[in-house]
Amino acid sequence: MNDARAYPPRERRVEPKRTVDFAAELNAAQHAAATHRDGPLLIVAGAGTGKTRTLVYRVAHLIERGVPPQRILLLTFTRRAAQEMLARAEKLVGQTSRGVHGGTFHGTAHRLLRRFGPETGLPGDFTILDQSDAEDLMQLSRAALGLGDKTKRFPKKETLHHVYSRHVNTDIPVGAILREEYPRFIAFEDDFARVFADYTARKQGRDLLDYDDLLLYWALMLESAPGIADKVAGLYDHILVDEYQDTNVLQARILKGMCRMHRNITVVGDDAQSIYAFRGATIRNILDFPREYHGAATVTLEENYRSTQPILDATNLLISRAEERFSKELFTRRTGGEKPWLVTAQDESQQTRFVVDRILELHEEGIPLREMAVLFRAGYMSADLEIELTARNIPFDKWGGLKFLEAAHVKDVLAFLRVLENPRDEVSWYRLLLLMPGIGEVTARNAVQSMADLAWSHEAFGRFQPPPRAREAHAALVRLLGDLRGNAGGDEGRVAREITRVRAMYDDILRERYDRVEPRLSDLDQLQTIAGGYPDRSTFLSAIALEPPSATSDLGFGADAEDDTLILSTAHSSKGREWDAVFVIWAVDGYFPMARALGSDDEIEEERRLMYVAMTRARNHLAVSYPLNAYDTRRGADYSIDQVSRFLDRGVRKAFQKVVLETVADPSLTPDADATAPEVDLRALLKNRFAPPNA
DNA sequence: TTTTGAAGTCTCTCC
DNA sequence: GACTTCAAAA
Repeated sequence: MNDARAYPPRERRVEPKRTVDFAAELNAAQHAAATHRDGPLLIVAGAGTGKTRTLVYRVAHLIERGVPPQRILLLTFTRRAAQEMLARAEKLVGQTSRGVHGGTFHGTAHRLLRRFGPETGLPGDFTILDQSDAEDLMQLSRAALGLGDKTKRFPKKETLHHVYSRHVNTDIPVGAILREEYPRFIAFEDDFARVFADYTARKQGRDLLDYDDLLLYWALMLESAPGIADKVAGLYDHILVDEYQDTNVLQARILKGMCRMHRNITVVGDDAQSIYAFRGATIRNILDFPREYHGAATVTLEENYRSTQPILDATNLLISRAEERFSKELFTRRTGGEKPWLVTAQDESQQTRFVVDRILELHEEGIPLREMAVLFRAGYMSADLEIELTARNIPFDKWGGLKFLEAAHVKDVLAFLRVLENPRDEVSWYRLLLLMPGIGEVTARNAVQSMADLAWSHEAFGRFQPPPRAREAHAALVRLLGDLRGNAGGDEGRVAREITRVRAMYDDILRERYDRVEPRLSDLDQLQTIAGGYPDRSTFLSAIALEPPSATSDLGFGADAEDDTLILSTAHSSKGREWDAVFVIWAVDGYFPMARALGSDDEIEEERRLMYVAMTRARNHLAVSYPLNAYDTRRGADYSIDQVSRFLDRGVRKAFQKVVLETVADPSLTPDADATAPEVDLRALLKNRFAPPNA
């Protein structure tokens, strides 16, 4: 309690929770970081060293010091991380911490742009384009410029968008990106520029913002409008940034602008866990932090509280192979624990059976399912496992992957809501027009053009003269949109009711288009359930773009923390979390690292760090498994399958205990030795069944 | 001009 | 194995 006196007397609080004894509850390094006064602070925190804890205590300490919670901004990588930290802070200092602003960069940008946008020439009611919307719009630009005619091989919309996004997020000139990543398109550099110009103009003319715009406009607001910049930057006295190793140049610019008045910036990161270079993140942000912010204090957290020593030995060894990194050796005071397992399975189904059996075994030993996780490189790699878990009635949540919102039918329904919200939303107009029977590309283009000519007024679509074959569909759509527009009011459940109206039309279209409609209809039911939780359409549409439901439990079916569910997750989505038992499956070269990421040393290094992230999630039990015979349906596989991941080299493998799953001969597959003459000809029976009627 | 059928093209990570 | 793109038919 002595240390408590070192701090100024606390403000009177409405609900004092308890006295936080910072010195007793944190180790020396954590304590130094949490109680750091003002000015820039860099916390280099290895995996499992209490990074989140330190950040939470720092927030608590700031509040105890008298910093008003609403003047603290906590930027995290996922919505989940923000919620978790704020919940933990609340336990420390009580409800006051609810005033802290926490969220992702994009979510925060969105909030600020809605508020300050009108003062900077942005429309107040812009629509957010997700990645595939942005790609679709890029396609419209490409077509409008007449590029991509069959004659020459012009980059696809995905490529165009990737280059654009990379350029915006990294400040690397387009030409340099092309030379680096797409040498075959260097000749098109000028065309890239033209497409990007049209794309930008098109977004602006239609009140559309893509993900990159959210960050870009935030940065520009701070850099080129002193008046607004003062207002925006003046909102916060302290800024804390989690996972700083995964921020990019644009985000660094934003932070610089946000704290230029007070320089009260705390960043936490681990260079060994940098796994978002594909999104423009650069390790340079964390490496250059001390230079960028003169006088920055640096605190390094090296004591690991998470994993047993044998697990730590294995992960330390794994990351020691990395080319370039801050040297830090994690240690723990935890004793005991067994070596992690390296499991060789004969094939995928054996791997699956092993994982499920072992999970049940550990569950028998008293580990709840929610304290176990299965991690993999990419979403689709858990397909077999999901089937088995379902068959065996083991509840699970799957994290990562955006499949639900990316599904065409979900986007279709959202398109209806989006044109209601923003009649200029060209991307959504195309999407829904093309759904209508009798309307194809040409008619859709004409319709959009005629709406643009009428300045996108609400009646514009009604006035459009469709060709005869599209008349019926056009009339139905006009009626539907008119109905929905007339049904004003912001009452609870309104969005869900709108979806009901839309589905009255759309479900039939769905039935026409797909053979298997049930799963798709149930996706739409889920969408409706989610919509029910939002007060109005605009909030719903923004939220769904910025905070996609990341697990089935997010979909509103009451899967609380109470429920005991196993977690399946991509390695990326597992970042920042920990479990008692962790299974890393598909540790096969070509899968982890993925074949696609073998192009450059940098990419391979990122894959290595990703595996490091996955393995360091484990507290007490870690099993890494790889199937020997992965039969590969993909053509032209130029990588060796059925090889253990290159990251698990001889030396690293020494830190594991090997478990080889044997193939057990199945007696039922051996012909019965007693068999004599056939008793019945089964083939003839079957053949007769399909004999032509008059044969 | 729209629709339909068939060949062809990739497969990731996420706000 | 799912989705896009291309070519021919309605």
